[in-house]
Amino acid sequence: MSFTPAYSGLALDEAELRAYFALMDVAGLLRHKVEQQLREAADLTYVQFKVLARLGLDSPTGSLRMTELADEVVYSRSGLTYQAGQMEKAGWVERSPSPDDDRGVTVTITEVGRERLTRALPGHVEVLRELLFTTLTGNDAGTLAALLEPALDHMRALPPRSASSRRRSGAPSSVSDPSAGHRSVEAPGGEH
Amino acid sequence: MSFTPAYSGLALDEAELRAYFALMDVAGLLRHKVEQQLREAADLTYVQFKVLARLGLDSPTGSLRMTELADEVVYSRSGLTYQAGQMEKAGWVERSPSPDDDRGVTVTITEVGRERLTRALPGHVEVLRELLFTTLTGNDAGTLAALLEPALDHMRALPPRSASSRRRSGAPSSVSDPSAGHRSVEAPGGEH
DNA sequence: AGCAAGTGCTTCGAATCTGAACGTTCGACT
DNA sequence: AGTCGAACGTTCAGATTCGAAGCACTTGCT
Repeated sequence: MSFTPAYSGLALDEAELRAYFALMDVAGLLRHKVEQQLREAADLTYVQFKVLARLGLDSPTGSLRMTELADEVVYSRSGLTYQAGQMEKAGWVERSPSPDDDRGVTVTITEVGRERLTRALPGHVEVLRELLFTTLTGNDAGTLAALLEPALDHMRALPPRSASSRRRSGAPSSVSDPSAGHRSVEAPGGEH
Repeated sequence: MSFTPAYSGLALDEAELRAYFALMDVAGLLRHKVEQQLREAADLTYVQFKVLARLGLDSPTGSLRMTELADEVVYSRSGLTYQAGQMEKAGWVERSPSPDDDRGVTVTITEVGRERLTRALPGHVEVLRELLFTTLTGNDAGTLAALLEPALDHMRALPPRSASSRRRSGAPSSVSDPSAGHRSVEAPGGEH
């Protein structure tokens, strides 16, 4: 797969191509395997697991807003609405109007949900060990995280795409900021 | 997200967790963005693009068998059948019985398909540059590929999803061995 | 040859996911 | 107050996905 179709200026070099494909394929395969394990162990979807994990392991209160969840789980809003419905029906979460913002909906994990999460966790970790971390020894995992996290921040900070124009093509290079949180890259120009 | 639910022996360390999440999230976000670009540029799905790319860029003859495609595209067989149908209907590929094996079906890219691929490629590369490779400088891409490709090979080489037992008979788990240390997860048995 | 097991692909039913359109609510600015 | 644009979730229709079951062919064994 060469990706060099006479657009020489744009072409990716060999290492980049391999990194791209390896990244996508590893993630795809891993997700597939993880999904099998989750289904057998606790009848959970990957998405459902991730929602439960965010609520049950990350949040002290065990609750988050829909939008926060959707952003973290990397999903469409409507998809999360669907899953929240399913999970509420199953009794794993509850939905209630957000206290401060009447538009918002707060999702909270239930005891049943926590039990479900606990049931799935050990096997999940085991799959990761066997599939992903068997070949990542020493500090490889740390290196991997160090490479990918800036990319993740960069992607999350980008303009919402809906804008028809790509403004200044200057180098956004904000690589110098390590564990940066979400720097809200607002469009500084006062267009509109 | 700590993943340390009183199953101490199984827990992943911090770096591993971060690597896992970064990997999955980067891949998910990237795929999402790529899919947007592909749709706008050439009305293609990520899967369709990948099929066309494999056929048009990798294969000298422009054709592959269904199973080969399914394995490379990381897809279920039935899913590929569906997509092959869609793409044939659109005139991007053709299906014909394989010459040597009457069970097999050979998929071949058409001129129309090549044109479609060519239309999508430049923007695709551009998205990758902007999103993924902006933060991967120097030989980062090479490092990333070097980390992920062994993992990919490892996953692909694993037992093909035999339902019943996960591991051989005998000791059910080397993971629960407390004295086994954390690191140095050796693959049991000679892995070529 | 004959037969059992395996492979390659498709069909089928059901679940899941997505973007677009919608109805509300919030915020800023008149 | 009144208005406009943005943000939050939901609904809707349609497309995509998967696993299980099924059919046709191949391979291996006797």
